[in-house]
Amino acid sequence: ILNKKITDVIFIKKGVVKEPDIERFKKGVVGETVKEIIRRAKVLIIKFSSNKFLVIHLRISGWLLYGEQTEGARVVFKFSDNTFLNYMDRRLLGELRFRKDYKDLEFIKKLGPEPFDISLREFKEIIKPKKNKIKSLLMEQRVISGIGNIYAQEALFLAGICPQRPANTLEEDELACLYERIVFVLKEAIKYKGSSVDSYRDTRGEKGKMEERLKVYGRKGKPCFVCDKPIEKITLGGRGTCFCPHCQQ
DNA sequence: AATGGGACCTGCGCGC
DNA sequence: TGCGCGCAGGTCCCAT
Repeated sequence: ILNKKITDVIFIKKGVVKEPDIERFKKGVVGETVKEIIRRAKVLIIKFSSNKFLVIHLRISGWLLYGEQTEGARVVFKFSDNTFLNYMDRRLLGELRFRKDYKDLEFIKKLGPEPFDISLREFKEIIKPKKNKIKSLLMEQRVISGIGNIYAQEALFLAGICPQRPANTLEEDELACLYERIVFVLKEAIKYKGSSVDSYRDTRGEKGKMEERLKVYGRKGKPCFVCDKPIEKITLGGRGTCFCPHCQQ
């Protein structure tokens, strides 16, 4: 969609537009040309040639589909070449915003660093002093950003660390291993275009291939790939958490 | 301060 | 077949 000009916006569900009101959102976005695509943690940001921004948070069930106007879309952006960007969102938890800047958004300002942007030393400085359960901590966007429920579980499995361990009980070598596995699993997930656990699709409507590569997520009761013992599922901070009690200490 | 629960929403799969 | 329930990728807010 780079360099394409938006000529219309169709709202099927108005609730996903959080800012400003529908009228001004439409007035603002129509006529804009896409200049740059930015990502910050889990937030997608479209920069226009006016230097204003469309800020998209897909939350749990959102995705973007490019091509024809599609049935089921919640909001549709039409471009001057008669192509469409469909904002899909099954559970309607995602958010669209049109604004002058994105860096001044509260939830952006509060984001901690991304794993890609910090060294092992910095990672240790962030994690070591905390008493939170390590898995919950990894998902804490103010502490470290961009890790969600799937990849927190995956990274901990790969590092052989129990999700319930208080962060301050991790040894030096465990922290080093965890840091490396987080970066690895996120890069893998990007490479394989995500885990289409349910409805997620890429912009061409393709399922992500990372799902096939997941080692613990969604594998409750199935044999661990390493030790063959059954994967267990617990709840941590209200979120389902799969792990291997034998391999993850 | 850390943790748990509920809220926001829709829709799927399961057991009865 | 149909219904109720639990559960789902995220994040915020409130109570304890």
